[in-house]
Amino acid sequence: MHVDMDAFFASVELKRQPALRGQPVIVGGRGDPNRRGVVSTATYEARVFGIHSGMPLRTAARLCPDAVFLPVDFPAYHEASARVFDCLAEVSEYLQPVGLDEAYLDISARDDDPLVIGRQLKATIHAATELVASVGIGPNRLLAKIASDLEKPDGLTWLRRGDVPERVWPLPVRTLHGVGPRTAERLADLGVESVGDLAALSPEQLTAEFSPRHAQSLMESAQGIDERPVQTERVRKSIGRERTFQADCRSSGRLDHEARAMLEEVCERLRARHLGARTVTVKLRYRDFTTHTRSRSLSGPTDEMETLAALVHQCLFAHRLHRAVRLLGVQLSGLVASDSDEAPGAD
DNA sequence: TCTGGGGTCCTAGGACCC
DNA sequence: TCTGGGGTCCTAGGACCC
Repeated sequence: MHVDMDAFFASVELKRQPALRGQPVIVGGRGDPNRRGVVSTATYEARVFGIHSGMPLRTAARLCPDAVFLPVDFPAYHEASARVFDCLAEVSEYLQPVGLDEAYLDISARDDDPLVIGRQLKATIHAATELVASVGIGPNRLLAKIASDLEKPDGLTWLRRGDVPERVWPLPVRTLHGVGPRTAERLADLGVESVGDLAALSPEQLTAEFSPRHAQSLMESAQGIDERPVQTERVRKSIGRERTFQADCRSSGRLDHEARAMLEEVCERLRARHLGARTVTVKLRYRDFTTHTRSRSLSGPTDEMETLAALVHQCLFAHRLHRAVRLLGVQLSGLVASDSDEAPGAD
Protein backbone atom coordinates (compact mmCIF):
# COMPACT_ATOMS: atom_id res chain seq x y z
CA MET A 1 0.00 0.00 0.00
CA HIS A 2 1.22 3.49 -0.87
CA VAL A 3 -0.21 6.40 1.09
CA ASP A 4 0.24 9.91 -0.26
CA MET A 5 -1.16 13.00 1.44
CA ASP A 6 -2.98 15.35 -0.94
CA ALA A 7 -1.34 18.79 -1.32
CA PHE A 8 0.16 18.20 2.11
CA PHE A 9 1.97 21.46 2.98
CA ALA A 10 -0.85 23.57 1.51
CA SER A 11 -3.52 21.54 3.32
CA VAL A 12 -1.77 22.07 6.66
CA GLU A 13 -1.73 25.82 5.96
CA LEU A 14 -5.45 25.81 5.08
CA LYS A 15 -6.22 24.26 8.44
CA ARG A 16 -4.62 27.27 10.12
CA GLN A 17 -6.16 29.78 7.75
CA PRO A 18 -9.57 28.42 6.73
CA ALA A 19 -10.42 31.75 5.09
CA LEU A 20 -8.03 30.78 2.30
CA ARG A 21 -10.06 27.68 1.34
CA GLY A 22 -11.18 27.78 -2.26
CA GLN A 23 -8.39 30.18 -3.25
CA PRO A 24 -5.24 29.34 -5.19
CA VAL A 25 -2.61 28.94 -2.46
CA ILE A 26 1.08 28.33 -3.16
CA VAL A 27 3.56 27.23 -0.49
CA GLY A 28 7.24 27.69 -1.30
CA GLY A 29 10.50 29.35 -0.28
CA ARG A 30 10.01 32.39 1.91
CA GLY A 31 6.55 32.99 0.51
CA ASP A 32 7.82 35.88 -1.60
CA PRO A 33 7.55 35.39 -5.38
CA ASN A 34 10.07 38.18 -5.90
CA ARG A 35 12.83 36.20 -4.24
CA ARG A 36 14.57 33.02 -5.37
CA GLY A 37 12.62 29.92 -4.51
CA VAL A 38 10.39 27.20 -5.93
CA VAL A 39 6.89 25.90 -5.33
CA SER A 40 6.76 23.15 -2.69
CA THR A 41 3.02 22.53 -2.88
CA ALA A 42 0.10 24.25 -4.56
CA THR A 43 -3.60 23.76 -3.86
CA TYR A 44 -5.67 22.21 -6.64
CA GLU A 45 -7.18 25.66 -7.28
CA ALA A 46 -3.66 26.87 -8.14
CA ARG A 47 -2.76 23.79 -10.19
CA VAL A 48 -5.52 24.75 -12.62
CA PHE A 49 -3.20 27.58 -13.70
CA GLY A 50 -0.48 25.09 -14.57
CA ILE A 51 1.39 25.55 -11.29
CA HIS A 52 3.22 22.51 -9.90
CA SER A 53 5.93 21.73 -7.38
CA GLY A 54 9.47 22.58 -8.46
CA MET A 55 8.33 25.58 -10.48
CA PRO A 56 10.12 28.89 -9.73
CA LEU A 57 7.95 31.13 -7.55
CA ARG A 58 8.40 33.95 -10.05
CA THR A 59 6.93 31.81 -12.82
CA ALA A 60 4.04 30.80 -10.58
CA ALA A 61 3.27 34.45 -9.84
CA ARG A 62 3.23 35.18 -13.56
CA LEU A 63 0.80 32.31 -14.24
CA CYS A 64 -1.47 33.20 -11.33
CA PRO A 65 -0.98 36.78 -10.08
CA ASP A 66 -3.88 36.47 -7.63
CA ALA A 67 -2.46 33.44 -5.82
CA VAL A 68 -1.72 33.59 -2.11
CA PHE A 69 1.98 32.85 -1.45
CA LEU A 70 3.00 31.35 1.88
CA PRO A 71 6.46 30.48 3.26
CA VAL A 72 7.28 26.84 4.07
CA ASP A 73 6.93 26.09 7.77
CA PHE A 74 8.64 22.76 8.36
CA PRO A 75 7.99 22.55 12.12
CA ALA A 76 4.23 22.69 11.42
CA TYR A 77 4.45 20.03 8.71
CA HIS A 78 6.60 17.79 10.91
CA GLU A 79 3.98 17.97 13.60
CA ALA A 80 1.13 17.08 11.23
CA SER A 81 3.28 14.37 9.66
CA ALA A 82 3.89 12.72 13.04
CA ARG A 83 0.15 12.38 13.57
CA VAL A 84 -0.34 10.89 10.12
CA PHE A 85 2.43 8.37 10.75
CA ASP A 86 0.79 7.37 14.03
CA CYS A 87 -2.24 6.33 11.95
CA LEU A 88 -0.06 4.44 9.47
CA ALA A 89 1.74 2.55 12.22
CA GLU A 90 -1.60 1.13 13.35
CA VAL A 91 -2.08 -0.47 9.93
CA SER A 92 1.28 -2.18 9.64
CA GLU A 93 4.61 -2.24 11.42
CA TYR A 94 6.29 -2.64 8.03
CA LEU A 95 6.38 1.02 7.18
CA GLN A 96 8.73 2.93 4.88
CA PRO A 97 8.45 6.71 5.08
CA VAL A 98 9.17 8.74 1.94
CA GLY A 99 9.53 12.30 3.08
CA LEU A 100 6.94 13.87 5.36
CA ASP A 101 3.80 13.10 3.38
CA GLU A 102 4.27 9.67 1.84
CA ALA A 103 4.87 6.09 2.90
CA TYR A 104 4.82 2.49 1.74
CA LEU A 105 3.15 -0.11 3.95
CA ASP A 106 3.62 -3.84 3.58
CA ILE A 107 0.18 -5.25 4.37
CA SER A 108 0.73 -8.70 2.85
CA ALA A 109 0.51 -10.31 6.30
CA ARG A 110 -3.03 -9.04 6.79
CA ASP A 111 -6.04 -11.09 5.73
CA ASP A 112 -8.54 -8.23 5.46
CA ASP A 113 -9.69 -6.86 2.12
CA PRO A 114 -7.05 -4.25 1.19
CA LEU A 115 -9.77 -1.86 0.02
CA VAL A 116 -11.35 -2.03 3.46
CA ILE A 117 -7.98 -1.38 5.11
CA GLY A 118 -7.42 1.57 2.80
CA ARG A 119 -10.86 3.06 3.37
CA GLN A 120 -10.47 2.76 7.13
CA LEU A 121 -7.00 4.30 7.05
CA LYS A 122 -8.21 7.31 5.10
CA ALA A 123 -11.01 7.80 7.64
CA THR A 124 -8.60 7.47 10.56
CA ILE A 125 -6.20 10.02 9.09
CA HIS A 126 -9.01 12.45 8.39
CA ALA A 127 -10.40 12.08 11.90
CA ALA A 128 -6.99 12.67 13.46
CA THR A 129 -5.78 15.51 11.25
CA GLU A 130 -8.61 16.78 9.02
CA LEU A 131 -6.26 15.99 6.14
CA VAL A 132 -7.04 13.99 3.02
CA ALA A 133 -4.89 11.09 1.78
CA SER A 134 -4.84 9.08 -1.44
CA VAL A 135 -4.19 5.37 -1.13
CA GLY A 136 -2.85 3.00 -3.76
CA ILE A 137 -2.82 -0.77 -3.46
CA GLY A 138 -0.76 -3.13 -5.56
CA PRO A 139 1.34 -6.30 -5.66
CA ASN A 140 4.51 -4.21 -5.28
CA ARG A 141 5.75 -0.69 -4.53
CA LEU A 142 5.84 0.39 -8.16
CA LEU A 143 2.17 -0.36 -8.84
CA ALA A 144 0.96 0.82 -5.42
CA LYS A 145 2.67 4.17 -6.07
CA ILE A 146 1.15 4.52 -9.53
CA ALA A 147 -2.24 3.53 -8.09
CA SER A 148 -2.18 6.20 -5.37
CA ASP A 149 -1.71 8.84 -8.06
CA LEU A 150 -4.42 7.55 -10.39
CA GLU A 151 -7.46 9.00 -8.64
CA LYS A 152 -5.91 11.84 -6.65
CA PRO A 153 -7.14 13.68 -4.64
CA ASP A 154 -9.01 11.55 -2.09
CA GLY A 155 -8.28 8.43 -4.16
CA LEU A 156 -8.46 4.76 -3.28
CA THR A 157 -7.21 2.55 -6.09
CA TRP A 158 -6.20 -1.08 -6.44
CA LEU A 159 -3.96 -2.03 -9.36
CA ARG A 160 -3.53 -5.77 -10.02
CA ARG A 161 -0.72 -7.10 -12.17
CA GLY A 162 -3.31 -7.94 -14.85
CA ASP A 163 -4.47 -4.31 -14.97
CA VAL A 164 -1.09 -3.15 -16.27
CA PRO A 165 -1.80 -3.26 -20.04
CA GLU A 166 -5.14 -1.50 -19.73
CA ARG A 167 -4.40 1.01 -16.96
CA VAL A 168 -0.64 1.60 -16.91
CA TRP A 169 0.52 1.28 -20.51
CA PRO A 170 -1.47 4.34 -21.67
CA LEU A 171 0.29 6.56 -19.08
CA PRO A 172 3.27 8.75 -20.03
CA VAL A 173 6.60 7.07 -19.36
CA ARG A 174 7.44 9.84 -16.83
CA THR A 175 4.85 8.20 -14.54
CA LEU A 176 7.37 5.47 -13.71
CA HIS A 177 9.38 6.05 -10.56
CA GLY A 178 12.96 6.51 -11.71
CA VAL A 179 12.18 7.98 -15.12
CA GLY A 180 13.06 11.67 -14.90
CA PRO A 181 13.40 14.39 -17.53
CA ARG A 182 16.70 13.12 -18.90
CA THR A 183 15.64 9.49 -19.31
CA ALA A 184 12.28 10.55 -20.77
CA GLU A 185 14.16 12.61 -23.34
CA ARG A 186 16.40 9.72 -24.34
CA LEU A 187 13.38 7.43 -24.55
CA ALA A 188 11.54 9.96 -26.74
CA ASP A 189 14.46 9.71 -29.17
CA LEU A 190 13.60 6.00 -29.42
CA GLY A 191 9.97 6.88 -30.11
CA VAL A 192 8.82 6.04 -26.59
CA GLU A 193 6.16 8.30 -25.09
CA SER A 194 3.95 5.94 -23.06
CA VAL A 195 4.72 3.06 -20.70
CA GLY A 196 3.24 0.77 -23.37
CA ASP A 197 5.75 2.09 -25.93
CA LEU A 198 8.50 1.22 -23.46
CA ALA A 199 7.08 -2.26 -22.91
CA ALA A 200 7.11 -2.83 -26.67
CA LEU A 201 10.81 -1.97 -27.00
CA SER A 202 13.23 -4.86 -27.52
CA PRO A 203 15.89 -5.55 -24.86
CA GLU A 204 18.52 -4.94 -27.55
CA GLN A 205 17.23 -1.43 -28.20
CA LEU A 206 17.29 -0.60 -24.49
CA THR A 207 20.71 -2.05 -23.72
CA ALA A 208 22.14 -0.18 -26.69
CA GLU A 209 21.02 3.12 -25.17
CA PHE A 210 21.26 2.60 -21.40
CA SER A 211 23.59 0.93 -18.91
CA PRO A 212 22.73 -2.76 -18.25
CA ARG A 213 21.20 -2.03 -14.85
CA HIS A 214 19.20 0.92 -16.09
CA ALA A 215 17.92 -1.02 -19.12
CA GLN A 216 16.89 -3.91 -16.91
CA SER A 217 14.99 -1.72 -14.46
CA LEU A 218 13.22 0.12 -17.29
CA MET A 219 12.08 -3.15 -18.86
CA GLU A 220 10.80 -4.48 -15.54
CA SER A 221 9.00 -1.24 -14.67
CA ALA A 222 7.15 -1.27 -17.99
CA GLN A 223 5.86 -4.74 -17.14
CA GLY A 224 4.81 -3.73 -13.62
CA ILE A 225 7.58 -5.84 -12.11
CA ASP A 226 9.30 -4.54 -8.96
CA GLU A 227 11.01 -6.69 -6.33
CA ARG A 228 12.12 -3.89 -3.97
CA PRO A 229 11.03 -4.69 -0.42
CA VAL A 230 9.40 -2.18 1.90
CA GLN A 231 12.45 -0.98 3.85
CA THR A 232 11.56 -0.31 7.45
CA GLU A 233 14.94 0.97 8.55
CA ARG A 234 17.35 2.96 6.49
CA VAL A 235 20.68 4.30 7.67
CA ARG A 236 21.44 7.93 6.90
CA LYS A 237 24.48 8.22 4.65
CA SER A 238 25.08 11.95 4.53
CA ILE A 239 24.19 15.24 6.17
CA GLY A 240 24.48 18.55 4.40
CA ARG A 241 23.45 22.15 4.17
CA GLU A 242 23.28 24.26 1.07
CA ARG A 243 22.13 27.73 0.22
CA THR A 244 21.37 29.73 -2.87
CA PHE A 245 22.48 33.35 -2.68
CA GLN A 246 19.87 35.98 -3.42
CA ALA A 247 22.49 37.62 -5.62
CA ASP A 248 25.38 35.56 -6.98
CA CYS A 249 28.47 35.85 -4.80
CA ARG A 250 31.90 36.92 -6.09
CA SER A 251 33.66 37.37 -2.76
CA SER A 252 35.91 34.51 -1.72
CA GLY A 253 35.97 35.96 1.80
CA ARG A 254 32.20 35.75 1.99
CA LEU A 255 32.22 32.19 0.60
CA ASP A 256 34.79 31.18 3.19
CA HIS A 257 32.69 32.71 5.94
CA GLU A 258 29.42 31.14 4.73
CA ALA A 259 31.03 27.71 4.29
CA ARG A 260 32.31 27.89 7.84
CA ALA A 261 28.87 28.81 9.19
CA MET A 262 27.25 25.95 7.26
CA LEU A 263 29.85 23.50 8.51
CA GLU A 264 29.16 24.59 12.09
CA GLU A 265 25.48 23.89 11.56
CA VAL A 266 26.12 20.51 10.00
CA CYS A 267 28.58 19.55 12.73
CA GLU A 268 25.97 20.36 15.32
CA ARG A 269 23.52 17.98 13.66
CA LEU A 270 26.31 15.43 13.36
CA ARG A 271 27.01 15.48 17.08
CA ALA A 272 23.31 15.55 17.98
CA ARG A 273 23.06 12.21 16.20
CA HIS A 274 26.30 10.95 17.75
CA LEU A 275 27.92 10.51 14.37
CA GLY A 276 31.34 11.11 12.91
CA ALA A 277 32.06 11.85 9.25
CA ARG A 278 34.94 10.78 7.05
CA THR A 279 34.34 12.82 3.90
CA VAL A 280 33.62 16.48 3.30
CA THR A 281 32.18 17.71 0.02
CA VAL A 282 31.88 21.34 -1.01
CA LYS A 283 29.43 22.13 -3.79
CA LEU A 284 29.49 25.21 -5.98
CA ARG A 285 26.83 26.09 -8.52
CA TYR A 286 27.05 28.89 -11.05
CA ARG A 287 24.62 31.05 -12.97
CA ASP A 288 24.44 28.60 -15.87
CA PHE A 289 23.54 25.87 -13.36
CA THR A 290 26.72 23.89 -13.86
CA THR A 291 27.67 22.34 -10.54
CA HIS A 292 31.10 21.35 -9.25
CA THR A 293 31.90 19.30 -6.19
CA ARG A 294 35.21 18.82 -4.43
CA SER A 295 35.74 16.19 -1.76
CA ARG A 296 38.38 15.36 0.84
CA SER A 297 38.43 12.22 2.94
CA LEU A 298 40.04 11.34 6.25
CA SER A 299 41.23 7.82 6.97
CA GLY A 300 38.81 7.69 9.90
CA PRO A 301 35.61 9.47 10.92
CA THR A 302 35.59 12.46 13.24
CA ASP A 303 33.15 14.99 14.67
CA GLU A 304 35.93 17.54 15.22
CA MET A 305 34.87 20.85 13.78
CA GLU A 306 38.42 22.17 13.21
CA THR A 307 39.58 19.03 11.40
CA LEU A 308 36.60 19.19 9.08
CA ALA A 309 36.98 22.94 8.64
CA ALA A 310 40.51 22.42 7.30
CA LEU A 311 39.13 20.04 4.68
CA VAL A 312 36.35 22.45 3.73
CA HIS A 313 38.97 25.15 3.26
CA GLN A 314 41.05 22.88 1.02
CA CYS A 315 38.01 22.08 -1.12
CA LEU A 316 36.89 25.66 -1.38
CA PHE A 317 40.25 26.98 -2.51
CA ALA A 318 41.60 23.98 -4.39
CA HIS A 319 41.19 26.09 -7.50
CA ARG A 320 40.96 29.81 -7.99
CA LEU A 321 37.36 31.03 -8.04
CA HIS A 322 36.71 32.27 -11.54
CA ARG A 323 32.98 32.96 -11.56
CA ALA A 324 30.25 34.34 -9.34
CA VAL A 325 28.74 31.57 -7.22
CA ARG A 326 25.01 31.01 -7.14
CA LEU A 327 24.85 28.18 -4.61
CA LEU A 328 27.20 26.99 -1.91
CA GLY A 329 26.85 23.65 -0.13
CA VAL A 330 28.73 21.68 2.52
CA GLN A 331 28.06 17.97 2.91
CA LEU A 332 29.42 15.32 5.27
CA SER A 333 29.36 11.65 4.36
CA GLY A 334 31.03 8.43 5.40
CA LEU A 335 28.96 8.64 8.58
CA VAL A 336 29.72 6.31 11.46
CA ALA A 337 28.51 6.23 15.05
CA SER A 338 31.05 8.28 16.99
CA ASP A 339 30.58 7.36 20.62
CA SER A 340 29.57 3.72 20.44
CA ASP A 341 31.56 1.05 22.22
CA GLU A 342 31.28 -1.13 19.17
CA ALA A 343 34.38 -1.70 17.13
CA PRO A 344 34.41 0.26 13.87
CA GLY A 345 32.70 -1.65 11.12
CA ALA A 346 30.65 -3.73 13.55
CA ASP A 347 27.55 -3.09 11.48
C1' DT B 1 14.93 37.75 -13.55
C1' DC B 2 13.84 31.29 -14.48
C1' DT B 3 15.22 26.90 -11.82
C1' DG B 4 15.24 25.46 -3.29
C1' DG B 5 16.98 22.27 -0.11
C1' DG B 6 17.12 17.85 1.67
C1' DG B 7 18.66 13.52 0.23
C1' DT B 8 19.91 8.50 -2.51
C1' DC B 9 22.00 5.66 -5.97
C1' DC B 10 24.87 4.69 -10.08
C1' DT B 11 28.94 5.06 -13.12
C1' DA B 12 33.64 5.64 -14.38
C1' DG B 13 38.58 6.49 -14.19
C1' DG B 14 42.78 6.39 -11.59
C1' DA B 15 45.57 4.93 -7.60
C1' DC B 16 46.94 1.23 -5.18
C1' DC B 17 47.39 -3.57 -3.53
C1' DC B 18 48.17 -8.65 -3.95
C1' DT C 1 60.98 -5.37 -23.10
C1' DC C 2 56.52 -6.10 -21.59
C1' DT C 3 53.44 -5.93 -18.26
C1' DG C 4 47.31 -10.35 -16.21
C1' DG C 5 43.41 -10.38 -13.21
C1' DG C 6 41.12 -9.44 -9.18
C1' DG C 7 39.85 -6.32 -5.68
C1' DT C 8 39.05 -1.72 -2.92
C1' DC C 9 39.12 3.17 -2.18
C1' DC C 10 38.83 7.95 -3.69
C1' DT C 11 36.94 11.54 -6.42
C1' DA C 12 33.70 13.73 -9.66
C1' DG C 13 29.60 14.00 -11.91
C1' DG C 14 24.87 12.84 -13.28
C1' DA C 15 20.12 11.37 -12.63
C1' DC C 16 16.50 11.09 -9.74
C1' DC C 17 13.13 11.68 -5.73
C1' DC C 18 10.07 14.52 -2.41
